[in-house]
Amino acid sequence: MGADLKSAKERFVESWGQMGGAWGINKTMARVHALLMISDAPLTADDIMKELAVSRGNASMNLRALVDWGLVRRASLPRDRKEYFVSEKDAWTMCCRIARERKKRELEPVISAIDDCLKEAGSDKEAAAFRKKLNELLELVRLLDFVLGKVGNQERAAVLPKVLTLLKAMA
Amino acid sequence: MGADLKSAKERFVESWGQMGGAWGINKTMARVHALLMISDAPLTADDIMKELAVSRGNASMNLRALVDWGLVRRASLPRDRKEYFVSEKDAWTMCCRIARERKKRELEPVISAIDDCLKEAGSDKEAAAFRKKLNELLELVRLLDFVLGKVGNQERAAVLPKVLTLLKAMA
DNA sequence: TCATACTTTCAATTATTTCTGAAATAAGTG
DNA sequence: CACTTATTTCAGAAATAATTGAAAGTATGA
Repeated sequence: MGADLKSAKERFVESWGQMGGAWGINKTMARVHALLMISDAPLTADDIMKELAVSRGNASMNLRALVDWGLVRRASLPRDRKEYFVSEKDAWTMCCRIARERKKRELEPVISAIDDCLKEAGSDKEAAAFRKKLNELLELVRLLDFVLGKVGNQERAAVLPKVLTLLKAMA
Repeated sequence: MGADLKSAKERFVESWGQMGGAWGINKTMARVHALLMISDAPLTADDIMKELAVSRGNASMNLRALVDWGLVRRASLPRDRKEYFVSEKDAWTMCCRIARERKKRELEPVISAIDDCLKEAGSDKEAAAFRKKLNELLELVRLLDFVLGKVGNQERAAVLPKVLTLLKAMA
């Protein structure tokens, strides 16, 4: 591989890791994801360990997490007992998977929590302002939840036109 | 304040902190924000220190960060040399500020990074697949950037109706 | 102006998260 | 089944991030 290409790939992997970190995702997990995305062929855990200089355990755990997120899948080649990993190929599908997981992991729990707070706060006059604010936030979080739910269920081809329509209306 | 109301507020503050953490935001920063959101009156650094059991320095730094994000503003009362802090009141405006900041801090740098990678990768046949994948990701990140840009520029009243209308169309 | 009440900063500390490596487990092979 | 090779797990180590507290910096009202 040309030196420039190699270095460009490394740069991309690092940037993707950086971004992951900013959004609350393990940096190594994001780097593994990046590596798989730009790899033409399936990779083994050893390939990843070597490429990113991480331990076997680390590679294993992050690969599992990526599989749990639906961003990577396992693949085994016949007549080879090694396990291979392949990234979801399509960027839009990836985006949908991420939306689905974040909705489930991070929005739904907040919605429940706010609901519980509303219940616990009671209906005293004293709590009125608090309830009002909570309801306002709930509306917002629910809308986000709804949006991510929609995105999470879309198929690749369906997303782009709809998003663009939406943007036009907002312009 | 009734015991239930107090405990409901505490629960909310903790949940909000939790959520912040999941999205890559300092947990204490999110708790301070939550506290200010549900507080009727402006609070001083001392109020926050006491309420959340954090040090003066910690309170100061996280308050500054919230001000930088445009989620909180400083307010001073005449004949009182203390500084007070008030949360942005409107949840939608808050949402817009967050969109704006995250776009600036976390999407724009990734766009530049991918651009740089494309430049560095060169135009060899060997790099074709890499360029293709990068362009696909770039399209996606740019769209997200565009969406956040739109949201970040909206004013309160304008956002909700438009988003809701379009969501119905997507149903 | 200046004493003082308040705020910010930052080196040191503490807490949390992430990572490693080796042991345990599983899976494929002959 | 016994053996080999691949994978997972997890306790401890390392790295990173958050927090403290005290010194330095500011601004206000008398």
